[in-house]
Amino acid sequence: MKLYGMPGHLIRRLHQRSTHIFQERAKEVGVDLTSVQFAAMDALRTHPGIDQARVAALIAYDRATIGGVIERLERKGLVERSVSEQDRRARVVQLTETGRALLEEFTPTVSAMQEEILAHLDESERAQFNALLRKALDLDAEAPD
Amino acid sequence: MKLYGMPGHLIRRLHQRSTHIFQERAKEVGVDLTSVQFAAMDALRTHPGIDQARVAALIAYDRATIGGVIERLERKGLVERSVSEQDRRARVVQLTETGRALLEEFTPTVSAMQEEILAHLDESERAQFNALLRKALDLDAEAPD
DNA sequence: GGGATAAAGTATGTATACTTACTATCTGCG
DNA sequence: CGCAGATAGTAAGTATACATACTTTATCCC
Repeated sequence: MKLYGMPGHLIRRLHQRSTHIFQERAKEVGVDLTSVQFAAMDALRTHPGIDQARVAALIAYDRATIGGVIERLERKGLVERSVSEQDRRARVVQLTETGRALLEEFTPTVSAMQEEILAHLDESERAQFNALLRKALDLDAEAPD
Repeated sequence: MKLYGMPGHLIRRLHQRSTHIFQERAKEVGVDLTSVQFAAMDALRTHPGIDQARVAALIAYDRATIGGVIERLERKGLVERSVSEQDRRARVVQLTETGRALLEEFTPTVSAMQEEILAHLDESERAQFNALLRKALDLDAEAPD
């Protein structure tokens, strides 16, 4: 019995395929972003003015990792950080104009990618797979933020 | 539209859940192995005497990463490396007795884990999800090694 | 049989990921 | 009010991941 043919391992491989496609398409259109950086920026777009902890919660990261992600986005001039006035521990993160523009320009590419990741599935299977993914993660149960 | 609700992102989260469960269960039974290290060892069990490149191919890794994984397994005394006699570039990797014993002891735990990863799905859904995973990765098309 | 080419491995650099520990701050409660 | 516990962030350490470049060794082909 090959254990590397089991769900845990297959999920890893699909994740690998997913990030690989992201890097390739991003490079093609000349965008220097990882999928994680993109997810963080997208969370900032839909939730302006949140702090790092909330970004982490939205995209399911731990605090330590998100710190580095935001730091790299800041270095690229795509986001800005400032100490929250309500809570001096918290750092409020905001997209810069550059960041917003890049995000808007790049979003269609990322949308298109989603189909490519599951290219071996037909449309009905993709829908099914997505529904199962959401259910496996118990997403429809939690607050839709 | 929240892009972090799309397949690419959901796959990442499920992968995260998967590795998290692995770490937790491994710790519970006192086994110091990551899911990747386990996958490598399992590949070595089913394919004795292969070199690093073949391990990488079997579990879909790149050479650079597998080098580190094997190195850590070697440091723990679970595998041994030796220069191949057929090809002096290649390093043949083998499970040690300790490694084989640990693998055998730990395998049932890993098997049980697979269900837990998809705990929110019922049995029929899990089967369906698995089939879609395999299809998305085009696994049944390639040689089953 | 010797050079072009390819393959195995390592090294380096960057980017996740997560744990634990530490600092700074905030909040709740007596 | 005052402090115990919780929270935001950073730091340090380990382990993936992958690209690129470099070394060593095989192989292919003329």
